[in-house]
Amino acid sequence: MTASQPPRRTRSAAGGLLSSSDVGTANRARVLQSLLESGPASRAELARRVNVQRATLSTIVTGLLQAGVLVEEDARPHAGGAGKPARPLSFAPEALLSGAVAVSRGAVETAVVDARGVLPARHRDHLPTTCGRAELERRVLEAAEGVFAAYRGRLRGIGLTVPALCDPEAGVVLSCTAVPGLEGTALPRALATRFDAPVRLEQDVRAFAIGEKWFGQGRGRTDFAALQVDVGVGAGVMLPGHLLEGVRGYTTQLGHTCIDPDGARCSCGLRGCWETVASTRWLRAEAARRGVVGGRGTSPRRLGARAAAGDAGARALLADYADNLAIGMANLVQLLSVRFFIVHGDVVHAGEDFRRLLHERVVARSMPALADGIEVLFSELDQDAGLLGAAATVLSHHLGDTPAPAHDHL
Amino acid sequence: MTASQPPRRTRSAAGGLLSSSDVGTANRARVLQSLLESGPASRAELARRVNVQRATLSTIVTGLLQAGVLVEEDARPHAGGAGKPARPLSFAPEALLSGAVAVSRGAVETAVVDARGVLPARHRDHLPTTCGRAELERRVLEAAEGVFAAYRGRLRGIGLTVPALCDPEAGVVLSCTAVPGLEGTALPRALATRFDAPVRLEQDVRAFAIGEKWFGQGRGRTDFAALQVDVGVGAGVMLPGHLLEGVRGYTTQLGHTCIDPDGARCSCGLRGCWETVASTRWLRAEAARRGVVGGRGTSPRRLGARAAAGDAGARALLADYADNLAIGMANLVQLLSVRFFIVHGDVVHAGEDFRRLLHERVVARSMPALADGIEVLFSELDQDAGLLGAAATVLSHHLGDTPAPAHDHL
DNA sequence: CCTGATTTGGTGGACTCTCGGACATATTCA
DNA sequence: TGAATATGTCCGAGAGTCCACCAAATCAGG
Repeated sequence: MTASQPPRRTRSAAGGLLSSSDVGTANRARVLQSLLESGPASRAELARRVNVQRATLSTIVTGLLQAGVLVEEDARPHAGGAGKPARPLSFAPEALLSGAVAVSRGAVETAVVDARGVLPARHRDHLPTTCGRAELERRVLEAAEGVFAAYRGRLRGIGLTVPALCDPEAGVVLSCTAVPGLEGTALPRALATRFDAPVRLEQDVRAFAIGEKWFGQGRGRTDFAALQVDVGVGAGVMLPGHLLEGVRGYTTQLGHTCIDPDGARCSCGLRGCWETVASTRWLRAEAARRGVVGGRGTSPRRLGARAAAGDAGARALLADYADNLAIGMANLVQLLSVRFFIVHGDVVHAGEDFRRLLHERVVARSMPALADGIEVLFSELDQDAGLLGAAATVLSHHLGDTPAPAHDHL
Repeated sequence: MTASQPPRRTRSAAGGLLSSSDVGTANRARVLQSLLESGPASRAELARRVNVQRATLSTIVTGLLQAGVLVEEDARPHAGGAGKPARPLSFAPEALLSGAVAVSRGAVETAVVDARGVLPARHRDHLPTTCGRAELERRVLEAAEGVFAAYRGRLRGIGLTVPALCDPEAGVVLSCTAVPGLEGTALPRALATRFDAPVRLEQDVRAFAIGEKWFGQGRGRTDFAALQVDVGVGAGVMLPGHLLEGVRGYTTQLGHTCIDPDGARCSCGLRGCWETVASTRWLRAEAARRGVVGGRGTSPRRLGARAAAGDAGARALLADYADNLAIGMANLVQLLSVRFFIVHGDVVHAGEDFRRLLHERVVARSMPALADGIEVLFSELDQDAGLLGAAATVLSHHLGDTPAPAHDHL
């Protein structure tokens, strides 16, 4: 590898055979992955982690150093035993920059994110839900302009996340009840041309999952589900080596799986969707029906506080809600043996007691052979979940999730 | 590549980085895959299919010819246009032999299968469901001995399929209500040592899916679900590039996802599992309750016949049953955008009218954005589904499903 | 203060692949 | 008979990893 960084071809993108040069990019990605997941390490340490010769790793690393992606820190004060002191490698500041655009009900957030999860620039704009398509696109592009302008040409890609059923390969939003203006939007293409960077469209819940994997509690973990529990419900499921995806890469719609054939009608047109009993809308409607706490104007936070204070009505309502949530979560256990859940959304404000309750109900609704070791956590990414997720989507696409070839020798 | 077939190393199995030689095995596998999926083809045709230089493909093919896996047919009578006539390549008879052992409720089937889906040897034995573990293993090994003895040393692997929740990586049967003697069985190891071949343990429904992909109606299709509808229900879902699998490769248990929180108790201990209303047990019990046709002794075939003859009771019962089945199937549509279903099991005897009914109900229960183009087929593999599936499991593991590296250049 | 054990990082040659272009071959069409 | 077209092969270049050494830095012990 010369110092002049020859423009690397990307044959594999065409879907053809693997070639020797693809091996290079795949392995470079593996190294960066390890660095992301398990933190800085010396060359020798990295070589052990990814199970490769030190020599090989050395050549990979020198390439990345020259490219300015990694930096070499000073030798550390020597850990234990003898030997030449290791020189840890870590990501350079502002390495692997990616743009993040997270559209949600009522707001657009925009940011630039680097490989360490640092956000050197960010912004948040209000977005009226009644916005038409053209108006919405104008606002989003304007917001992006403000944040991305200073980084033009340095973004490896832009992650655009939306609360919708979409086809990430084609970059098409198929159906979106939360922000109607998004349906059929041309934003992916518009962002790509405006900032000359590849754009990855992704569903919000799936982005949460990817974000948790690189920057949150999913770090170093191969499999877990990220749940969004708010006015809608959904899940992004991370399995060993990849994100769960449907045909053509379609995003999953756990919220609209049927859990009660005679249930209430859902906004999607079907009957008995999990969302009808698991969203915070149900919680509010039910509070009103039962005459609990704030009625329709209540919130998970208020209910949690009242339950903690001993309010029997609030406590009963939350117990029922936990059970409702547990139905869909347990279905993931049965279907995919997922045992680790990271919950996002308004519901995390219901408090620790609710988390324990939820955990208990999920265990109770899971097959005995799979119920051991189930964990339910509330996300700690908080405000940044959406943006980090959007950025991680880009990162994940660059780095791939190395597909361990399962072939035997032939 | 010399004629002496040097023993190829299998580094990638260790989980390390990819190396150039891994590229070789992956590409060889790709070629064989294309041959399996799309039938015989000339070198040039293959090169176009897998998107590679003719020269490269030539070297790959000569290796496979020398190894006796492929054979070169005579030049075909010339299709269209000018040019040197192509010489099609196809699998040699008895190429890529694998052993198949399918244990089901009441029977063990054993066979040897080649790459074309031909079964040069097969056998079927009765297997009492009350069998203890030791007795069961003895019977299965004996059956295998009879069929595999003549092929010792020529089997690339043995596929063992069971109606159970299992961990294919570890080769462990975790939970099995249909054939209790299987739980915790040592059969995988026993078969491996006895016949000196790697053994792949797999859940029956997932094997159905793989079998359909290589040898049945799933041929050339990237995504579909194979359903088993019998005294139990389940599904194996094939997605682009891989079979749906849970954490650690655990098999999926669609039959035990909850579709009615207040439903009947299931054999697994939970409540409202899909299986409680979708298995033919429900059909029989409900027939008895309603006093339809043969009551508890009825069958899908008899019900279908009576419905076709105009029996209103049979017709109503089948309609309800179709709707019950549709709930779980539509959940797969919502969750994974699966649109193509291949149904196995006793229910296929209910007839064409029932198939149409089922299709209609699945469409009705699917999200509008995903309901287009849904198809429901009855499997045509029939008697061979189990054995071909078991064999295809081995094949699939050898050939992998080439993981198209999604990385961009780095 | 020197020596050996130990660990880190670098170098050069061998090996395994695919790629790209040039070349021989076989068949059809004018 | 000759041009056009398509198939199959040969050979050198390029990319990457592996392996076996070698140099550098640190620590323990005499």
